[in-house]
Amino acid sequence: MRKTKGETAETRRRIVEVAAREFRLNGIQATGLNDVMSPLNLTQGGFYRHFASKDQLVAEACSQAMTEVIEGLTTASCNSQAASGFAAMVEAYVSQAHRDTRTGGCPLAAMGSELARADKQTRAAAAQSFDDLVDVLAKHMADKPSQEVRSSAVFALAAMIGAVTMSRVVEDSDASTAILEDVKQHLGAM
Amino acid sequence: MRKTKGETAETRRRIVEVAAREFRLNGIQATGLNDVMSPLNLTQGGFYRHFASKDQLVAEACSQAMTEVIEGLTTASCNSQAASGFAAMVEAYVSQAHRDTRTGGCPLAAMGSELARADKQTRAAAAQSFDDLVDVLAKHMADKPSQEVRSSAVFALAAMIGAVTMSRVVEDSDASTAILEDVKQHLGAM
DNA sequence: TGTACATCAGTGAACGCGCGTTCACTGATGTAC
DNA sequence: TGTACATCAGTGAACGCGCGTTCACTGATGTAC
Repeated sequence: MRKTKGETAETRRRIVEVAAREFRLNGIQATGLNDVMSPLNLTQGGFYRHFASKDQLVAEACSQAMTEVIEGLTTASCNSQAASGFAAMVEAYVSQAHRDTRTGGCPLAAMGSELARADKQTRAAAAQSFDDLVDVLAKHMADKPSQEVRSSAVFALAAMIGAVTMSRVVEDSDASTAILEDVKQHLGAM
Repeated sequence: MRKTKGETAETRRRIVEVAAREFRLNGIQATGLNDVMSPLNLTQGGFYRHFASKDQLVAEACSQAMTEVIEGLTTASCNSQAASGFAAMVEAYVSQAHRDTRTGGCPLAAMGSELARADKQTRAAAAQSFDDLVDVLAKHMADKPSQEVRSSAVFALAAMIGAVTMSRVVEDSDASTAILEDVKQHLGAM
């Protein structure tokens, strides 16, 4: 039954991929290891050939998802005709598309309150990703003193995360979209 | 074993009180009915004399907690020497005290991403509370056209919720406090 | 006001279920000679 | 290059545990007469 090194690496990659999707869709606690392994036609037992614990998977899946979010925003800022790279990123993040993509998007918005209770490694990974995302936003903002830019980027990101999280809580479609529009509009003025 | 009407009502009130505390501390999923009943020296079975399901308790505990948050902010704005009621509320919400009070504080920040996956009733209750809090913030803002005030209040609240949530994710105490300070500073200028 | 009876708050055990993790086992892969 | 053996990816069952919910039962409260 042993697999080649390449197959093993690929399996591990896929486990992280499915986990990143399921954790964002249903939350960390509500996602069991079987929910991650069975879509890959694997059994729970095999999980521990790749990871020491579920916590380790959570940390990796969160990091991986954040990397993809940052890549996606960078791409969005290049392909957009928005006033600035920052404005393009805000538009991409604070969007109905992001809100409605429950299997994808930003882990900080999809599972922020669960991450606040996660173990040390996961919280460290999430904090690092938060910082990385702040840096990317700051780099694409109009020129200001660098200290001020970073502070503005932290503020903007807090509003962006809050907006997407709350737009997902609010049932009514109009009210939900209004939250996104209000936040987008105010951040556009930065 | 039957209790008087008054005792029954008091028990019910206490269940909601403990639930509101535990849900905010450990999250909704991670809190079992026994975690709510045993601090009151009650057994799980008795729970269903007061509520039809755990979901119903979640909705009530969330509403109750939000009502207290709104009361607390209103009180804070009266007792503060801040420039405006709005500024006082921002200071009270985006604070280290709020961040560190894990058994209390705002449910939207403490369990926002879990509320996005909660049942219809809970999400409706959370959405209503979000709206109520927006209204309270808007009422205490400096004069602007009423449409603009509400939009600003939605933006501010998104940033406030995002700030407290992220400050709880970030492990490092300085970085965590910096998030709160950055957001407080930017909202102060509104 | 007193009595008979229905109600129901709370108990404690049980229901079926899924969780994260462990483990003996299988058999193909990787490696040392 | 060929062979013998160690490694280890994956299986499937089991571990102990806690979950939300149900239920028969107890006995004090509430109510109808």
